[in-house]
Amino acid sequence: MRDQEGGGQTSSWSTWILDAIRKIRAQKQRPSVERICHAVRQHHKDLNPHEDEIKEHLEATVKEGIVLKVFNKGQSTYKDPGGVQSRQLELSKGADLSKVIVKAARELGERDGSTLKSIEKYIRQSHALNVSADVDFRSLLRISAKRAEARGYLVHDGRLYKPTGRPIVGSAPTTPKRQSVQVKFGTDKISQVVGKSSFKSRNTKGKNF
DNA sequence: ACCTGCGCACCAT
DNA sequence: ATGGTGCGCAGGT
Repeated sequence: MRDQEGGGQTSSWSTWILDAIRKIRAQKQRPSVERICHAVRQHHKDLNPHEDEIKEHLEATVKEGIVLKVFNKGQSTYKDPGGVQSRQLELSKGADLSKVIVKAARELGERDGSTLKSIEKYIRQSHALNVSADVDFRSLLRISAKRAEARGYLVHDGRLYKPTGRPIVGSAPTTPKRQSVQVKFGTDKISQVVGKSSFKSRNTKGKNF
């Protein structure tokens, strides 16, 4: 009932924005606020909507969970939840959501951290939850957050939770059995690795954070 | 000038 | 290994 008119149809805007996002993605580009505004304006030249208006609607759709806002590499990217919805979350009795929580906190990208509330919302929006009958998502979150803190993946200041820079080393079977280190050819120089490629620069995460 | 397309390096899983 | 992402650039309109 409140989505029809009253200053603008929310559903139309949702569609326009979602379309813009899909279009941009199809071009392999980042659906940033700028691009989205541009794409929407272009598709509705007749209405000539002002950027600020589009931004408002964009934020609104994010609040409604129609669009997912993900912070990544210093910028926000907007996504169509449906296009990412392949992530199923099994919420059984003792489920451990610490990793999901940390990821959510990171992707929310709030400078001062996020409340468990927004983390919960974010997770609901970005996953297909399969809640087992008598399991309370909230409690599960609380417990898991605590666990994440205990493991040093998360820190909290008041009600705000923030991911610590370096976690999630859980049980990654990353080469469980590292072996065979061919030290045999240390003849002259080990320098120079012809063939493979790059050791690129180590930029990315440094920065203020 | 603006738009579309895409190779491929990057990154998380 | 695998799959999603988006920079940087080429090519089209």
